[in-house]
Formats: sequence, C-alpha cells, structure tokens
Amino acid sequence: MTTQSKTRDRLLDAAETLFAQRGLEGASMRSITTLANANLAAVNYHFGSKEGLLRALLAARITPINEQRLQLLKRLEERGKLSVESVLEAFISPALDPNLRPNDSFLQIMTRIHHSTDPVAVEVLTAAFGPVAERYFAAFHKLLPAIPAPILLQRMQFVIGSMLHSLFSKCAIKYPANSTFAEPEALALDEDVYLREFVNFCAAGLRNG
Amino acid sequence: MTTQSKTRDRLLDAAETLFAQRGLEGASMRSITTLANANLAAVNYHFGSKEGLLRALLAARITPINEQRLQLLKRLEERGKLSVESVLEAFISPALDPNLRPNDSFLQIMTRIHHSTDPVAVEVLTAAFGPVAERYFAAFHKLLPAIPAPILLQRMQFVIGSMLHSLFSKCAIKYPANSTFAEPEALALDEDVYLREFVNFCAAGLRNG
DNA sequence: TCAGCGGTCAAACGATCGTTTAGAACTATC
DNA sequence: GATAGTTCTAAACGATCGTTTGACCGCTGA
Repeated sequence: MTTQSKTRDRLLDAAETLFAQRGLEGASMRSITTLANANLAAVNYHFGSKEGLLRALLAARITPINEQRLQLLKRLEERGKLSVESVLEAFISPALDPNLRPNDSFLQIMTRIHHSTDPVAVEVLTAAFGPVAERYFAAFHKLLPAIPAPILLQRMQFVIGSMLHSLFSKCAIKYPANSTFAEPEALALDEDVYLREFVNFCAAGLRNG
Repeated sequence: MTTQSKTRDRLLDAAETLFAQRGLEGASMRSITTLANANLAAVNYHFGSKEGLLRALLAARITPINEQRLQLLKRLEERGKLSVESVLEAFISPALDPNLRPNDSFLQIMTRIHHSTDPVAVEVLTAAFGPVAERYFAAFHKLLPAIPAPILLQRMQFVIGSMLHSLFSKCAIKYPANSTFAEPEALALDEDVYLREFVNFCAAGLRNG
C-alpha cells in the first residue's frame, strides 16, 4: 500500500486524455489501456470496472480544486477581504492552478460532465460541488443582500456557465481559422487578463444584472 | 417526395429524446428505433446511417433558430433599434421560441454538443453558428467601439456560456433537492423573468466587464 | 527453499454495437 | 388487376464493447 502501482497512474492519465478527447462512452477500455501501455485487464484489476476508473479520476482531480475553493473563501472571510470580485476570483482560480493538476484535458472533462446526464457523473458532481455552491451562494447573498435569492441563484448559473464555457474554449477553439470571427490568436488572452475579464464580467452582471 | 414518411419524423423525435438523455454515443440505434416504434433498419433506410440521422436532426432544429437570430438582428438594424440589450434578446429568444421547436431535449443536445469534440457535431456547429457569431460580433463591436476586439470576443464567450448553461439548467436541475442550495422551485423562474435576467446580466458584463 | 502476494498477461466470454440483405407489404398509376 | 416504386420488416453480418478467467512473473518474509 505504501507504493502505488505506476500502471495505476498511467491509466488515470490515459483515461483523462481519452475521456476528454472522445467522451465517457467513446473512450474504450482498449484505447485507454493501449495508450497507458498496460494490459486490457489492468483497469478491472486496479479500479474494478470502467465506472470505478471514472470515479477515481474525478475524485483525484475535483477534490483538490473544491477544497482549494473552500479554503480560499474561508481565508477571505477571516481577513475581512470579502468582495464580489475577490469571491469570484476565489471561485475560478483553483480551476486554473497547475499545482492542482487541472490541465486542458481535465477542464474539457469538467465542462463535458457538467452538461452530461451520465448517472455517475451527476452523482459525483452533485456530491462534490453541492457544498461549494452552498458556501459561495451564502457569500454572495451576504455581499448582495438586496438581490432576492431566486434571482441571485439564476445569476450564479450565469457565472458558472461563463466559467465552464470560457475554460472549455480556452483549450478547444470553436470557430474555424478561416473565419473572420475569432482567429485562434485572438482568443489566446494572457491568463491574468483572462482572469480579470472573468471577474469583472461576472461582478458587473451579478451587481447590475 | 411530396409526402414525407411518418416513420421518418418519429425517428427524429425519438433520436432527439435519446440523444439528449444518453448522449450521442450512448443512444443506440435499437433504443431509438424501439422508442419510435420502427424497425431497426429504418434509420439506415431514411438517413443512411446513424451519423446521417444526427446530421438531419441538427439541421432540422438548428437552422430555423439561427435564421431567426439573423432575421431579428437585421430587423433591429433596419429600424434603428440597436442596443446591447436588444441584440442580446435577439440572440437568445429564438432558443426559447416553441414555434422553432427547441424543446427541453433539444436544448440539452445543444449544450452537450457545444462542449463535445465529436467531429460531426463540431462540423455542423461551426458551419451553423459561425455566420451568426460573426454578425453578432460585428453588432456588439459597433455598439461598444471602445472595447478592443480580443476583449469583446472573450466577453462574448462569457455570454454564450451563460446562455448554454442556464438553458441547460432550466431543464436539468443540477443540485439535489435536499440541498439548501437551489431547491427545484427556486430555479423555476418565469420565462420572461429569466429572459430579462439573462439580458441584464450579460449587458452589464459586456459594458462594464 | 518455498509459500504468499501484488501485479501482469494472453485469451476467451457473452452482450451489444451499426450495418447489410433479400423479400414482404404497401401505394399510386395506368 | 397488373405494374413500378416506395416503405417496411426479420434475420443475420462482422466488429467492438466491458468483463472474467487462470496461468505466470518477481518479490518478500518465514
């Protein structure tokens, strides 16, 4: 138990890549194990099933991001630095932190499963994001007490949508290069510019929406 | 050629339901034809292949929405009624128009394929939404000339994300009913309230982002 | 030395996938 | 009522899916 199998980690990496590339159903066990240079039976040995592999992957990647989200929010509260902008930054920045390992592939999986109806994905998502959403809703509610709860909830859906889609479009350009709209280089903002844009866009929307 | 087959339409409806419910790969030909009370071979007869069925479905549903988007924008320009708010409304309202047949299932498919990497979905999406995105970008650029193009492009990504995710969450509640956050009834805003919230949120974000 | 164990392997399992085929059933035209 | 063309049907095709099996390897502690 002290030393985890190398194969196990290679399987997680391969699954991350292929789940992002081909979707949860489109990525076959054979394609995953081949990419991981492992035997076909390796997934069932290490994770029990394909579903077990998905659960392990999501847990390994989502948990640290959401813990960071809660920790940053707590820190803001303790230091009396709560503002709409600082809370928004605390919400999105963990998804951009390379130390927490959200690479392009995983960001793609995140957006995909947020709009999926796969039972496992829904179960894991609600369990992982439910507490985070509650705490952040409470924070926004305190900062914007004049906004009725149902309206604020709707605006938070806009915030979440802005985050998911922009994170996705950061790694998967949507419009063809020959289009006069959105040449690739036009979409490639610096990461700090992107973060500032997200925070300001959503702050303005939350307040004056 | 004058009278289209009833079976063809039932297949499109069944495909719409099951593609939304189980995804493009998760919905099998057998499940689709069974739901449509048709023979297994019916899809291949009417559409050539499963891919042909997907293409036909997307074309039948997306085309009228995007034509309406372009027409509404053109009408605003002709009548000199261009504003950030009116353009935003022209952009989202066709997706809510029951006459254009975007029911809950199709809205779910829309969000799903917008974040998918399926080659067919990407091809159809870029072909259908590319011109719309260009025209609306030009309109926003004219209304907000002080905002640099790359920044405006990023903000339009936020707008698109807000639209996709909120349309999706309108039909597929994301958080469990036992959560203090987001009880189902709390998310069920009137459609006109929802439209006003979307327009105001995005308008504030676009201007002051 | 050898029994035990975590890990890997090739091979096969039954199930399901999308597609094809040949012919039956229908509809409209003469 | 015979004919031609469209629509539907049952059955089977090969391919691929996720999973299981039992043998095998290298290491460790007794």
